[in-house]
Amino acid sequence: MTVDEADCSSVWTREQDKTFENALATHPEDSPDRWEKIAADVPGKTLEEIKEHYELLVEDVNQIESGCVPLPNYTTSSEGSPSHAGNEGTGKKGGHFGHYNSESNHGSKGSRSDQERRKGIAWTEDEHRLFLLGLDKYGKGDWRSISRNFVVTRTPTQVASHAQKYFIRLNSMNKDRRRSSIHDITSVGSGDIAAPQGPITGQTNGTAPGASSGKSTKQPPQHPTGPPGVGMYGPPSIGQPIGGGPLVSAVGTPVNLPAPAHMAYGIRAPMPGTVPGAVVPGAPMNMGPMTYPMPHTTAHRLKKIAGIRKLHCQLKKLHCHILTESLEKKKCHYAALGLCDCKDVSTNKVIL
DNA sequence: GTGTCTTTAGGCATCCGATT
DNA sequence: AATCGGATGCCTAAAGACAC
Repeated sequence: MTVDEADCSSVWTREQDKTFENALATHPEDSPDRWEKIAADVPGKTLEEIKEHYELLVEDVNQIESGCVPLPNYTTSSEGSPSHAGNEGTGKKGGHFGHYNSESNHGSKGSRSDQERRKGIAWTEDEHRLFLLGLDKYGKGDWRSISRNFVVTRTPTQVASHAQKYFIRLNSMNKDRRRSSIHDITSVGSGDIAAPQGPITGQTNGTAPGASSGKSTKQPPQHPTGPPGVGMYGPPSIGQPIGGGPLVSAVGTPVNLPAPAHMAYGIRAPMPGTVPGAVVPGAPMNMGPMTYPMPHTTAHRLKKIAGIRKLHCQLKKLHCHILTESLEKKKCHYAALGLCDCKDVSTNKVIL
């Protein structure tokens, strides 16, 4: 991020952006003294800077919403963008909606035919943390809600699959030989792991420097007796509705994030890191109902239409992600598109 | 009863650690 | 350094649940 290298207090670090996004979601628009609260949450930033930053963000969003900025062609080969906005696969029944993942070559082994099964996109640490949050809130089994409100970058199927392996992993904690895994993260707390950001499964990153390299992988699991609350298939605390009280992590580590409201793809609780966080409150979503032609009513036709609708849904989600990207990321995107000057990026001013 | 959606079980590709 | 076996992670198909 070039922004980090720039000078002066107006420069927003990634950390500050994350905090800013968190604060935006924490303090809704109608909250009194909203900007004061947000400014208080973001260290090193004044009230004016907060407001200005927000306006810039809204500007960006407006530009995107108005269609001035084409959707980026995020390629997952870029390890620097683990948010991989293009990962919104349908995950359903053979991926009828085509090549949603087809460009995720995952690097080197490109000799396979097109017919090979998609290799998928590794879960990022942040996604996994969001998953844990969702698991804590909605309990085991409500993958749909977890997907919708927490791990919005994954479909319920993907969440369920991830959970499946996660619990299996948890259940096998007594085994000696285990590689480090994203499933070792059993808490959303920050001190849990020291793994780098981004995909840490090692599948897409290859030799991830932190999580999966070296002999440190032999370290014992963090919860030898099983994490409280996240037992295999049905400990009491998971799977039961959790009240409106403060979130408690699945393994007892307090969660510092606010519980996201039940908003389909609206304002969500953000998550620090690469997974896009809060949708900017107040930003025009411009996602009105789409109309779908329905010329025929044969089953096949309807199926197809349903598929298109779903695809639109996925696109909306994807769009949401773009909206929620941190300012930096957006600017990078703009820069990649040749829509703005990198120098201007460093000043947080996007020139379109 | 039919169609759609969700969840689960299994398969396959890849990666890692141990061994030679 | 090369090889092998096991572990991991994602995807897909099938079964179950639900809505119309």
